[in-house]
Amino acid sequence: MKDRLTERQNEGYEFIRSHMRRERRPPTLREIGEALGIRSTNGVSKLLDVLEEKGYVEREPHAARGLRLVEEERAPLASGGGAPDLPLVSRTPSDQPDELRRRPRSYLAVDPRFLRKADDPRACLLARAGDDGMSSDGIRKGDLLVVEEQRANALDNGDMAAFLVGEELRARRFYYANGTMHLRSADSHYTEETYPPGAAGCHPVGRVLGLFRTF
Amino acid sequence: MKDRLTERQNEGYEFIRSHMRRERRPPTLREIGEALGIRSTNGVSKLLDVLEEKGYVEREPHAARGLRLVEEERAPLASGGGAPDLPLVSRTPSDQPDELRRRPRSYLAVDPRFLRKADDPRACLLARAGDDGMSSDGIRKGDLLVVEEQRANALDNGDMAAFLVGEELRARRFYYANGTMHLRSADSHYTEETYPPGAAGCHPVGRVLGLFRTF
DNA sequence: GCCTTGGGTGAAAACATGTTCACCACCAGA
DNA sequence: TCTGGTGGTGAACATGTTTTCACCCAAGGC
Repeated sequence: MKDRLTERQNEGYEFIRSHMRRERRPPTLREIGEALGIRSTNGVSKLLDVLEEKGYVEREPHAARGLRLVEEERAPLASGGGAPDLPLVSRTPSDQPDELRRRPRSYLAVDPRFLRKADDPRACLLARAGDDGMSSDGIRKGDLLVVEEQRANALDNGDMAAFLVGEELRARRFYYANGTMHLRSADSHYTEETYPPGAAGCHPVGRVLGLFRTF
Repeated sequence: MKDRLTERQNEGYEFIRSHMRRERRPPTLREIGEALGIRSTNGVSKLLDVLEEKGYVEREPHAARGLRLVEEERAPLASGGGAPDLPLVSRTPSDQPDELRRRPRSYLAVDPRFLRKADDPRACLLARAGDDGMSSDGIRKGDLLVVEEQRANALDNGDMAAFLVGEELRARRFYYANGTMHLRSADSHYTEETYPPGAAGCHPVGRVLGLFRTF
C-alpha cells in the first residue's frame, strides 16, 4: 500500500512535515525547492507526484499550497482531528429557519461522545437557550444546547426539543396531539404553548441531546 | 491590546479558525468571502485589515493563504489548535485525594473556550456530580462538572466549588468562616454542611467552571 | 546497445490569489 | 451637519503558484 521512499523523497516528505508544523500551512513548490536545492518547480512537482503515488501526500490541483499529509489526516487525536466543530448559531427569526446555519457566531469543538445519540453528527449544532422555561429541568437561560436538527415528525412525544419562537430559542418537551404541537414547559410559571404545524411563529429545530454551561 | 470584535468580524475570525482546523491551512480571501457571503475580495481584505489591527491575525503580504492566527501561535501544545483532553476522574474516596488523577475513566475533548476562566487548563478535570444538592442551581446528579483543581484557600466565598465527600463528588457554594468550611446547597431539602479544613471526610477539589450534560 | 527509474533544468502558459482604486450605504457621535 | 467607522461592490491589475512541454544525465538490468 505505502511504498518505501527513497532517501531523496524522504527528505522532501520530512521538509513538508516540519514546514507544516512551523508555519501551520503547507509549503509552496518553490519553498520546497529552495529547502531541497531544486531550482525548477517542475522538479519539485515530480517529486510530489511520486509522494502522492506512494500514498504519502494528497494534492489539490491548481490550488496554492494544495498539499496535505495523508498521515496527519487519520491521526486520531494527535493534532486535534478528534473533536468535530459544531457551529454556534446566532439569533435567527423563526420564519427564516434556513438562516440557522448561516453566519454562525463561532465553532466549538465537541467530543464525539456527546453526540453518540445523534443519528447524524453533521446535523448537530449549538444554540443558546433563550429563556428559563425549563429551569426546573435543569436548563437555564444562556445554556448552550446541543441540538440535532430534525423535522417535527421525527420527534416523539415527550422528547426534549428546541424551537425557534420569534427570535428566541426555547427548550421544551414536545407533544403532538390533535393536529397541533404542544410545547410543555417544566416551570409552572410558564404556560403550555400550542402551534399548528408550520406556524411562522414557531419553528421546531430538533432534539436536544445535551447542554454545556459555563459559570 | 486586543480590541473587541464586532459580530461580523467575529464571524470572519471564527470561520478562519474553523477552516484551519478542518483543512490544516489558511483560507484564501475568496474562500472567506464565499463562507460569509462577501462577493468582493476587497471586502474580505478590509475585514482582515481590521482583524489584524485588533491583533487577532497576522498577514504575510502577497503570499497565498498568508494568514496566521495570533492566538494559535502561542498555543502551548503542537496540537494544532485542537481541543485538549480532560481526564474524567473515576470514583475516589475523599481521604485519598491524590488518587483523583490516577486511572481516569476516560478523556474527553473540551474546547478551550470552556476553560477560558481557568488559570491553568492543565489543572482542569471532569467529574460527575454525585447528588442533587445543587439542582435548584441547575446542576443535577450525573452532570459532568468541569473543575479546576484549587486548594481551598484559593477559593472565594460564594464560589461554586466541588468537594469529595466520602466517595461522592458534590457541587456546593463555598464559604469560609470562623475556621470552618461551609458547603451550602441550593436545595432546601439539603442542609448546610460544615467541615474543619483538612477533614478526612471532605476534600475540596476546586472551582466549578462549567458543566456538560447529555439527555 | 536499449530501456526504465530517479532526479533533475528552464521557460512559457494557465490559473489562483492578493492588491488597488473608485464608489456606495448605514449609523453613531461631535 | 459633518466625520469616521463598519461593511460592503466590481473590476482591473500584479504577483504567486502550479502545470505543461521539451530536454538532460547517471545508474542498473537485460
